[in-house]
Amino acid sequence: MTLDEILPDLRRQSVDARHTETGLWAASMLRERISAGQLAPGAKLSEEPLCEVLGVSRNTLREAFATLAREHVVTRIPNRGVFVTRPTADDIREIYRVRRFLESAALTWSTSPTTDALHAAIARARAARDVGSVPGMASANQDFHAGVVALTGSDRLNAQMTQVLAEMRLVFHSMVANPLFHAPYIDDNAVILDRFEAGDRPAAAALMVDYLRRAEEQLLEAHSRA
Amino acid sequence: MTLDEILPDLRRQSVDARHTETGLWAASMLRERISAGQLAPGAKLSEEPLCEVLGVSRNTLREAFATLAREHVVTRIPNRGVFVTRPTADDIREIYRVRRFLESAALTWSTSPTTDALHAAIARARAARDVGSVPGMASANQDFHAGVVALTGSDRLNAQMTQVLAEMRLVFHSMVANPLFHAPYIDDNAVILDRFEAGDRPAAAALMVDYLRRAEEQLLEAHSRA
DNA sequence: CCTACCGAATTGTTCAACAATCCTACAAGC
DNA sequence: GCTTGTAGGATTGTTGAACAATTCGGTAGG
Repeated sequence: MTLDEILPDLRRQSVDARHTETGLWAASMLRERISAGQLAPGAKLSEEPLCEVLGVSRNTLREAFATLAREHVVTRIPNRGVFVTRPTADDIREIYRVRRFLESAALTWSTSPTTDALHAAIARARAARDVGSVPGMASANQDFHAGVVALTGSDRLNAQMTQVLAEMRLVFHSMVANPLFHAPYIDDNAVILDRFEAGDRPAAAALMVDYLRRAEEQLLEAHSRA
Repeated sequence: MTLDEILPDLRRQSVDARHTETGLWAASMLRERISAGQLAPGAKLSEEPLCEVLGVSRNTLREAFATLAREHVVTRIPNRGVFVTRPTADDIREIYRVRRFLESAALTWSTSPTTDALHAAIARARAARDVGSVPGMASANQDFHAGVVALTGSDRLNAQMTQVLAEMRLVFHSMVANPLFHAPYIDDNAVILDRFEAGDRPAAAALMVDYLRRAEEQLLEAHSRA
C-alpha cells in the first residue's frame, strides 16, 4: 500500500484536530498507520503531501519524524527523505537479543506477582485462534510478552519493550505473513506462565529463552526467503 | 594504496564533517554542557539566548530540545519552557530498577567473554582514587558498568544504559557530591568481575544487585537531605 | 490581605524563502 | 557499450519573521 492510497483516510481523521503538542500528535497518527501496516516498510514519507493532509507545517512534521526515527519506526536518510524502516536480518537478531534479555530477566527478578493481565492475554489469544483471527492472535501474543516485562514495574523497560514490539510489527509486515505463525506459541506462553506461578523462575526464564530462539529462527528463515 | 584501503578513512572524515544535521549537533553541544555540570539541574534553557549563542534558529534549537527531552536529560513544561531535569526520588528508584535488571541480566546471559574493557576501567578507577580525583573515579566507574552491559552485544541495551548513566550524572549534580561516594565501590566492581571470570555468574549477578541496592540507598538518603 | 485584571515576556506554531543536496536524463568521450 | 560529466528539476535542511496562546508579575480595587 502506497502513500497515495491512504492520504484520503488520513485527511478524514485530521480535519478538526486542535491539540497542544502538535508534533507528538502527528507522530502518533503516523505510528498508527505504520503499525497497522497501511504504510508498508520501505514507503517514502514525503514532507509536502503529509503536511497538507495532516494540516501541520513542515517544521512540526519534522518534529514528528524525529520522534519516530528515535523509535526506529522510520529511517531518515540525509537529503533523501524519511522512509518506513525495512528491518534487516541483523535488526531481527538485535530485536530478539533485546527480548531475550528483557523477558527472561523480568521472569527471573520481577517483584510484582500480579499475573492477571498475562492470563487474560492467553485467553484472548486462544479465543482468536478458535476464530481463526491472525491479527487477534498476534495482538494477544504481544500483549502477553509486554505483560511479562510489565512485571518489572519499570516505565523505562516497558517503553523499550513497547518499542521493540512495534519493530516486531514492522518485521511481520515486511515479509509474507504465515497465518500459522502465532498458533503454536500460544500454549508455550501458557506453560511459561504456569512455571512462573509455580515459583520455578529459572525454568520459566529458560523456556522463554527457548521460545524466543525458535521464533527468531523461524523469522530469519522467512526473511531470507523474502 | 588502493581504493578499498582509503574508503574507511574517507567515511570517517565525512562523518566528522557532518555538520549537516544541525539539530543533532546542537543537542550534543547542550548534552555535553549538562553532563559536565556546567548547566545544573533545574536551570532554565531559554530559547532566544541559546539560539544566539549556538548560532542556530529557534526551529533548529527546538529539534535539539525534542531530542534531549526524549533522553530525559531535559524536561519540557508546556508554555513554560525547557529545564535541565532535576531527578526526583522516584527517578532514582527507577534508574536503579533499570540498572539492576540490565546489569544482572548482562552478567547472567552475556555471550561475549571479552572483559578487557572492564579490567581497564577498574585500573582507571584505582588510579583516580590514588590521585584523589573524584571525577576520574566517577567516570571510570561508569565505564565499568557500561562495559558490563556492553557484554550483551546489543546496541539497544547499550543505548538504554548510556541514557540511564547520563541521568545518573544529573543525580550526582543535583545533590552535594560526597567526595568519598565512589571509592568503596571500586573494589566491589573488582570482586564482581572476579566472580564473573571464574564462571560463577549467579554469584556475580547477586553481588551486582547487592551493590546497586546499597548505592541506591545511599543516594536516596543523600537526596532526602537535599 | 486577598482578588481580579492588565501588560510584558516567553513559548507554540505556521509560513515563506533560500541554500544544499540528490535524482534523472542526456550528451560526450574512451 | 560503458563510464564520465553536466544541466535541470525536485526534495530536503535551515533560517527568519510573524502571529496566537499562555504564563508571570505587578497593580488597582475591594
